[in-house]
Amino acid sequence: MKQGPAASRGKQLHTTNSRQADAFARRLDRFAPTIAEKSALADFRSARHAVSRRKELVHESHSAPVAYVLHDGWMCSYKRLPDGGRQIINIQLPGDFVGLNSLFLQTSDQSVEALTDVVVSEVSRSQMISAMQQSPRLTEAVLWSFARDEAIVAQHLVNLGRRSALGRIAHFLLELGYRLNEVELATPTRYECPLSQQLLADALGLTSIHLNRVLRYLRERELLVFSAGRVELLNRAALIQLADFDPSYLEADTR
Amino acid sequence: MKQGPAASRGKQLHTTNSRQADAFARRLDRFAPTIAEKSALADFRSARHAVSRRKELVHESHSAPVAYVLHDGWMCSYKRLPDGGRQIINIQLPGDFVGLNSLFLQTSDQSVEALTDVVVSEVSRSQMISAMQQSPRLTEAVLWSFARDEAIVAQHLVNLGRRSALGRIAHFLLELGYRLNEVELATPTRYECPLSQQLLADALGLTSIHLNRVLRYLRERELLVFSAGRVELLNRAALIQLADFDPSYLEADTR
DNA sequence: CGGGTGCTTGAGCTGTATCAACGTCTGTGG
DNA sequence: CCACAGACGTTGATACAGCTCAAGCACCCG
Repeated sequence: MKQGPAASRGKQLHTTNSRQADAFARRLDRFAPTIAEKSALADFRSARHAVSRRKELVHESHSAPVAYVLHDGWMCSYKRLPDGGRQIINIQLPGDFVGLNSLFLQTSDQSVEALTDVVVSEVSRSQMISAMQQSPRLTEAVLWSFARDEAIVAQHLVNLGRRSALGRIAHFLLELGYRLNEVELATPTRYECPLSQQLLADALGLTSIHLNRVLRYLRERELLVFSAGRVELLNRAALIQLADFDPSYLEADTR
Repeated sequence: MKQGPAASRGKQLHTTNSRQADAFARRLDRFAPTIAEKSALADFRSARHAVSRRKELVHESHSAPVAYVLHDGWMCSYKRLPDGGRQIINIQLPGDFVGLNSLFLQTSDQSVEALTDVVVSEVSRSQMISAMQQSPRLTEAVLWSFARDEAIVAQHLVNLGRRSALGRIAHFLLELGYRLNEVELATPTRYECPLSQQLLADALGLTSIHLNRVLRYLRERELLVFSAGRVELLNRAALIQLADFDPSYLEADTR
């Protein structure tokens, strides 16, 4: 079977149109109806710069109190282990904050890496705090981001602790699809996915070898295809059941 | 070998002296030096009430936008799976917030249960937000709590994804000891631990049977003893190496 | 005294890891 | 334009950590 041109994946996502470039704005604007609030958010969007694929933005245990807004491309946060392995904690997609934690912990205990070429803007702790002083709604918006990040990580914890490789993979890929759909980068059955099998394995606590076998199984049963930098959900209903997927943990409470 | 009287463990911790009862205050006071700030925090401490062991405080998917400050006793948050199993996300100790997330997500997607008899006070979303409006330092204090919670969960994720049962257990019990020591409920080599083996197993993504065997191994090597509601770290240095334990992810950045 | 809860141990099985080899595509430099 | 190096993906053989099923024990509480 043909495999995707891995080295070119970064570029696929980098050629983004303006619709996607404001994922962050669209996501948080509903929390910020007034002019003043909008301008505070605009600060978060200024000073964009590009970072190229493979670059480490925050190095583990090198205390760097800075976070980012990710405008375009994919990133991930992870921890390395003494035996050389690594565990990916979370994948960040356009519109997400990156490294919010590291603003408040002594050591930003996670590393962050660009998985594709990427566009980000920096956010400092003081920017963050002063935006929150300005309006309760912005406070809510930021707390929601924190809560959602934790909910995602908690869900991954359940995946690793209590689900088989099969269920994990299905759950993870459904979650990615759902999150990409929120920022209009996915259809219900398909999305571009620049992750290598090794990377997916690092996220799911598996060997890339075993991951490969389970992906084959999923393909043969015509449940999903992960190939050529693209994910196709052939039988969404069956996958959802297999993975026990319920996206409500991703949604904000907007009361 | 003798096992601890499980049913009486709840009471052990409940007979708490006043020193421990202000774990929350001591922990957050350093963020709140002024009178006004202290009084805002005092709100979080008022209206205490007791909850007895085994009681579920927040039920999964039953949207209850309320969080708690845990003053005394142990709690845990977890998710149930369709096959009846469960995964514990985090253990809450005196001084911790409980269910901060559920204030901002549509469904409090986790359940929360009292592991011992417990004393808590409720915190509403509006209380939270208005305290944060009042002072940047309180904002920092709350954000730090969020960040720390996520750091703990991320660390557990690494445990489940990439460490052997042995390493996981050692890491988890060292972390508990460290956190208890922060609120003066542990000495460097010993602490009271009301968790059953089944519960520990649910936290670590293991079977209680396998957990039991590894605990025996740890006991036979004279590394640690988990028994009779108490944990004794017999050879802390060896455990730290075994678990690759580095507590810096638990510490606040107080710049 | 009887039943529940938690702990312990054994025997056998299975999901996932490890080790090893090979294929395929991409980008690079002669 | 070809040769090569380097990622990434695929497959097979084998080993082992951790699971399942099953049984029994110790203690507590009603």
